[in-house]
Amino acid sequence: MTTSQAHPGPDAATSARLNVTRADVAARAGVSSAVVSYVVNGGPRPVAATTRERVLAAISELGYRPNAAARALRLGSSELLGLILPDTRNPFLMELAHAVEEEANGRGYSLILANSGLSEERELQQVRQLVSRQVDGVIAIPMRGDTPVQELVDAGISRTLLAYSGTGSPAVGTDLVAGAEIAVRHLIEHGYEDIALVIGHSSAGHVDGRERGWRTALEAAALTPGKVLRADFTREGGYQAGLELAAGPLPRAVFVSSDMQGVGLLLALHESGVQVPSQVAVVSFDGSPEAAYTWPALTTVRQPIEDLAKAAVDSALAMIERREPEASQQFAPELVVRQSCGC
Amino acid sequence: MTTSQAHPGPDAATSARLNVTRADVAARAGVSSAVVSYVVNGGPRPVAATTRERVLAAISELGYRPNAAARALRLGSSELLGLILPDTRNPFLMELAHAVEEEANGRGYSLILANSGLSEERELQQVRQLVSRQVDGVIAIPMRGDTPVQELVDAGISRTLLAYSGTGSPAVGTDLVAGAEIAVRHLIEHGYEDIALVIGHSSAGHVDGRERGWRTALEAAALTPGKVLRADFTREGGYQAGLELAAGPLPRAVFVSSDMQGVGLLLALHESGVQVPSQVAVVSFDGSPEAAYTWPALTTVRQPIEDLAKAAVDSALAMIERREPEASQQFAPELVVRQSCGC
DNA sequence: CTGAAAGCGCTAACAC
DNA sequence: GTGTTAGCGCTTTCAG
Repeated sequence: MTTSQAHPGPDAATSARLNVTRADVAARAGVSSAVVSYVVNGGPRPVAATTRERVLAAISELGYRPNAAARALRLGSSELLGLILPDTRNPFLMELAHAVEEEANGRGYSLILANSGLSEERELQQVRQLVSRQVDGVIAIPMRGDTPVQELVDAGISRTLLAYSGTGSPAVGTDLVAGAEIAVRHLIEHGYEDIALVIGHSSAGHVDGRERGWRTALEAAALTPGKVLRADFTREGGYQAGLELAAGPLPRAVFVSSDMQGVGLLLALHESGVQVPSQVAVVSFDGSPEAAYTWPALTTVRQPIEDLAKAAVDSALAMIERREPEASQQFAPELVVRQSCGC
Repeated sequence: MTTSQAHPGPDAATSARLNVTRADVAARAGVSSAVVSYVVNGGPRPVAATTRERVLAAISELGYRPNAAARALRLGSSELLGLILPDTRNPFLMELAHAVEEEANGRGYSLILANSGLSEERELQQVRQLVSRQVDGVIAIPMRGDTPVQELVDAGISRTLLAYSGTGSPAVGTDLVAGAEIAVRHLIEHGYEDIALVIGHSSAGHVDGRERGWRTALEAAALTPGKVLRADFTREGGYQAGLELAAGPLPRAVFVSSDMQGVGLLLALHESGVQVPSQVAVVSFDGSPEAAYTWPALTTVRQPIEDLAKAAVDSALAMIERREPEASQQFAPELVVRQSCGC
C-alpha cells in the first residue's frame, strides 16, 4: 500500500497510523487542550491572536480533524439529520432529498438517508436506527400508521413531517387542493368538459387533496366529475391507468396526480394510438425534470421543492433549538405550461 | 407539548426527558452495566438465560436505545459509510445510491449521502466532513483530481471508487468498453452502417471506455466510425446533441452513452420530425427505469447496479476489516432490447 | 488569557 | 456468570 510520499499533506509518519487528537495538537502548539477547543469552536473563551496562530499551524501541520463522535457524546448532539422517504428511487422525492441535503449542509448538518420502502415495519426500524445514532432531528414522509412518529416523540427528537400532515407534529407540504384546482381550471379554460382523474389508491378515511381539488374545480364550473382511475404512484401505475383509459370511451382530458404516472400514461396512450393532446389532453403534478422531456412535454403543476426543503429544515432546527414544535406550513404550487394540455 | 398518554410505550415520566442510559437499564434489571452490554451485543461474555430475560425486559420497559456516539467513540468505528456522488439528482446515480443503501443497511451500516455537485472543491469539503464524522469508509464517484481521495488515504479511511478507476484505490465499475461493443454490435446486426456516438466532454488524457468500445466494434466490422457528438450527461445535453444530429445529414443509428442523454435526444428528434427507429435507430446506456417509458422505449445497455452496489460495499467493508485495499472489479453489462433500435 | 480536570455512555480487560 | 473500572476525544466549569 502506497501512502503519501511527495504530496503536500500531513507528514507520513503521523498520518499513516490513525488519529491525531486534540492533545497532540495542544502539545505541538505548547498549549492546553482547552485552548485548542476554544480556537476550533471560536469560543466560549477568547484566545490571544498569537496563540491562535500557533494552534492553527499545529492543526494544519498534523492534519487534525475533530472527532465528531466524541463531540456528539459530550454535547448530546450529533449535528445529524435523518431523512426518511418511502422510496429513494422516486425522482421527485430525490429532488426533494437533494434540496433538503443542500439546505442541511448549508447549516452545518449532515444527512442520513433512510428508505422506508413503503413498509411501516421498515419505517419503524429506520426510526430506531436514527434514534440510536443520536440524530438531532428527523424529516420524514411517513406512512399512514403513527407508531414510528410516536417513537420519535417519546425519544424527544425533533421531527417534521413532509408532504402529509400528521399527528401533532409540524408538517410542511404543498397545497394539493389548490394545485389540483389550478390544473383542472386550466383544462377547463381550454374548453374541455369531460375531465378524468388518475390518482393513488385511496387509503381508509382519507381523500387525497388532489382528488378534492379536482372535484371542487369541476363543480365550481358546473361540470360533472369524470372517471376516477386509481393506480400506484409509479410509471407502471400510470401505464396501467393509460391502458384502461384507452380501452373505454375516451375522456377529453385527464388530470394525473404525479409526473411519474403521467410518463406511464403517455406511453400507454401512444401504444394505443391515442393522440395527446388532440384526442386527450393531459396535465400532471409534481414538476419533476423528467416531465419536461416526454413527448409531448407534460404540462404540470410544480411543487415548490426549494421552499419545502427550506421550511422542513427550518422547522426541524427550530424545534431542536427551542424544543417545541413549530406551526405547520403549506406552500402554493404553480402551473408549468408545456404541450400536453393543448397549449 | 403532548407526550405519550394512552399509548403502549415507555412510561411517560422516564421518556419525557431525554436519555435512558445503560446504567438505568442495569439498575432496573439489578445487574451491572457490563451485563447489559453483553446482552445488547451478544457477547463477548455469555449471560445466563434468566438474567438476559430481565435485562431485555428492562430495556423494553425503559425504551432504551444504545447511544451510537458513545459506541463509536469507544470502538473507533461509527458503522457509518459515506457515499459521495457528483449529482444526487441523476436518476441512474440514485438507483445506485439506493442499492448501496440497501446493501449497507443489510450489513448494519447507515449511509451519509454527500453531493459533490460536480465540483472538486465541494468534493474536498465533503470528504473532510465525512472524515470528521468518523465514517468507517467512503464509496465515491470521484472527480478527476485526486486531492480528495488522497485525504482519505491520509486519514487511513477505507475507500472504494465507483465507476471510474483511480489512483491506487480499489475501483468497482461496469465494463464500459464491452457495454459499448454490445450496443454497437446490435446496431450492426440490424444492418446499419453509419453509426454516430453521443458521449460526454472528453477530459484531458482520458478516452471514455464507451468511446473506445464504439470505435473497436465498428472497426471489427470494417465500418468507418460515424460522427461524434459531445454533450453533458444530462437530458439537456442529449437534447442539444439531438438538435445537432437532426440538422446535419442523418446517421442511420446512434449509440448514446447514457439514458438521460437518450431521453433528451429522443425529444429533439421528435421535435425535428425525425422518426425513431425508422430513420434513426437509437441504443443508449445505463438501464435506468426512465428508459423503459420513453416513446419509443429505449433499447439500452443495463449496468448491473445490484452487483456494483454489493461489490462496492463488500470492498469498503473488507478494507475496513483487513485494513488493506481490495482488488478492483469490473462487471459485464447486458443489452435490454426494446423498440428504439428497430427490433 | 490559559490550564486542570470531570464526565458524556459505552466496551472489554480483569477481577471475583 | 457477573461486577468493577479505565478510558475513547471532546467541552466547559472552575482555578489560576
